[in-house]
Amino acid sequence: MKTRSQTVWPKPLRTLELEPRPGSHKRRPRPRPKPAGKGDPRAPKKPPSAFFYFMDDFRKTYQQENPSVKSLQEIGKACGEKWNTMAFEEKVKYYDIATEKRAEFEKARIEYNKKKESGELSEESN
DNA sequence: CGTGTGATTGTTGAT
DNA sequence: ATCAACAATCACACG
Repeated sequence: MKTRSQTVWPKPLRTLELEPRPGSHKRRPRPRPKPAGKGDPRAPKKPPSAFFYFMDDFRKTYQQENPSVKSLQEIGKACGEKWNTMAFEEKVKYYDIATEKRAEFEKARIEYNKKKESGELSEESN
């Protein structure tokens, strides 16, 4: 019997209270090569973070109160701002979801790693 | 018709 | 340990 409430971590995450990294300001050189059509059967995608789960719920509420909003950049900022102002307890709820998601993803990652060693070392033979 | 971009933060993977 | 890139949300605009 595992209660999610016990998942209340002493600290949200290492990154949450982590001080601004010294000497590292640029955190987004993002050339986004979107592989349209390239599907990797391996390489399990990263599970949505707690922030995204929150955004999913927040987005719906936001559009209800702001149907005129196009959604995305404005919501993104709104979410981010709200997220930072959110109480830790409220965030834990979403963190908890992400925690379970990570566990599942972790297994997928191990299996992916295993398969890669199994005989997929040379993925360039096709 | 199809895809890339726009900002948000968290999370994971690799060096 | 620390960087770096990617994860979804929608709507529009360009080729």
